[in-house]
Amino acid sequence: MSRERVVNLSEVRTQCQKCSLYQLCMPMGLGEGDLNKLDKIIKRRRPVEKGEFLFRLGQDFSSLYAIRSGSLKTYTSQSDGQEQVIGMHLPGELIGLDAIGSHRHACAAVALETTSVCEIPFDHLESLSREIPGLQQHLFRLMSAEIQHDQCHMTVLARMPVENRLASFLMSLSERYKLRGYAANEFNLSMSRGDIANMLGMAMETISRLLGSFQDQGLIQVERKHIRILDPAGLQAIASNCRESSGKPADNSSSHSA
Amino acid sequence: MSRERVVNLSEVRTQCQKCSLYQLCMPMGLGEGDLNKLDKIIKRRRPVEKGEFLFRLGQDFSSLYAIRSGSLKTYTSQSDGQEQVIGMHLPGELIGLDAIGSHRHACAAVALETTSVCEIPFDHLESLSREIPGLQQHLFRLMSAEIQHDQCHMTVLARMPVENRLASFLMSLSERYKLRGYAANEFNLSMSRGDIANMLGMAMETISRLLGSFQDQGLIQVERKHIRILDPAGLQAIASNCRESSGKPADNSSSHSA
DNA sequence: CTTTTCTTTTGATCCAGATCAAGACCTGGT
DNA sequence: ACCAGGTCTTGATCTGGATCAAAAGAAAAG
Repeated sequence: MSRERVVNLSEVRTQCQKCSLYQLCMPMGLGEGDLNKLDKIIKRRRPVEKGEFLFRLGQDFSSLYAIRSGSLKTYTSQSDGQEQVIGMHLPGELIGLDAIGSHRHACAAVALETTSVCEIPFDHLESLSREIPGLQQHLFRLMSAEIQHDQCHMTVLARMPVENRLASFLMSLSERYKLRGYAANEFNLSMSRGDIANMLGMAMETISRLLGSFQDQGLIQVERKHIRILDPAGLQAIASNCRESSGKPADNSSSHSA
Repeated sequence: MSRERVVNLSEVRTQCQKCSLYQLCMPMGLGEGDLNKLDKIIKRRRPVEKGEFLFRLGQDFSSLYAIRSGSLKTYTSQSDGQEQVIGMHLPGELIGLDAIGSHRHACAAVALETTSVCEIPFDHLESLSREIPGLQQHLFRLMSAEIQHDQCHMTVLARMPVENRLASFLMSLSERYKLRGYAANEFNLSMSRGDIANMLGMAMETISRLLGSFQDQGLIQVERKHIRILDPAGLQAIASNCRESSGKPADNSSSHSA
């Protein structure tokens, strides 16, 4: 039972209960009381402007960040100064998970547009998740999902020709947008061609050519940053990578002939 | 390094308290009581023979596995039937983390040699980690480290020429062996050339040529599966990737060898 | 032991995609 | 509006590594 809803200020302050994304960022069945506890440890901060850092490489880790709106990219810098884009992050996603172990951010996070985030101090979250079993479970699942996603990306980078990589990226974006209630087949790329190319391990020119080629094949329609997917099945066929959420049934596994 | 295959029953019943690896697999400061609780939920099972599956792709997830001795590779299969090697796993490492979220293994794990593991039922581990704060914290860190490691591998695959990838792989192996008390500069590859190539996103022939070339440059000495690193600093210079290790500066154990 | 089979090495060729180059297009600043 | 400094597209060339091919070792089987 909630005893009080202290909304004393003119409340720009969105609460978890009212956030349309909490289903994504903390979707386990938390009671109202638990949600309140969570809400109390979360810090809201002014939006991060385009090009601004949410955190930098090497910075001490203290909080995870849940993206409320906008988008960010994360990237590392190599010894030669080259930057390597690790990922692009949409509303409802949690970033910073990679820094828990080392207490230091292994990548930098930069806003691709004006972006608002919830800052979640990790030590508080950790102790809270001891009190709330569902929260602990959810964190394990989120981290596991991140591992699975990264392994999928590794596979894409290791084995696939460029055409497949781009198709795979587009379909993944489409799925993620859909999941959070946006149109699945029409969206804006917030990353530049250069960043996309970097992330997919190819040259910007190649991205450009492929987008043109996909358009010629009637798979998509491109206009600057705006993408419309005309033939999702066709694109998916090209992507044909590890379906991240696939549930292939397992046969009975006792075939261990010694 | 002598390979011991002595597996008798008393050894199979080794307890966490007596396990030389628990520092790696569960290194937080657990009291004796806590260690006992952990010990109680762990199942020991007969060793997995070379080529046998520990778990298969798509199989229902129920347990994590801590590797006690031996080694395994994990891999996924793509829609075209191609297998993609995800990683090679050494004693002291925990595998299966990627399946927590989906409750289904997204990769298969095969023993590369006779391998013994501790099976840790995850639901028990989860509830135990609610009781033991240090255990919860440790699990978060392990998962985070896995994420960081995977991101590092993504970077290697996306940006590096083959020479760097292989050097990076060898140095990473060296570090991991060192961490668990084996010789850092002399070890056996338990994976075939083909598997290594697959994992690093290149052709087996290229691995073969590069090993030869590294040997010609005096960086390593290769004899079949046995590798001896002669010039760690030189190899590291070629690898020059994201330093995975938390705070440790690279050691220059070999003072000077020309 | 010999034969078969699998793994690795070595050599020769080829091509996907990088790089180089140059022009077109946006976007923001004055 | 104009100009300057990005970002994107398009075309021409080049090359790192894949692929193809075949022999040489190891290991396993008879």
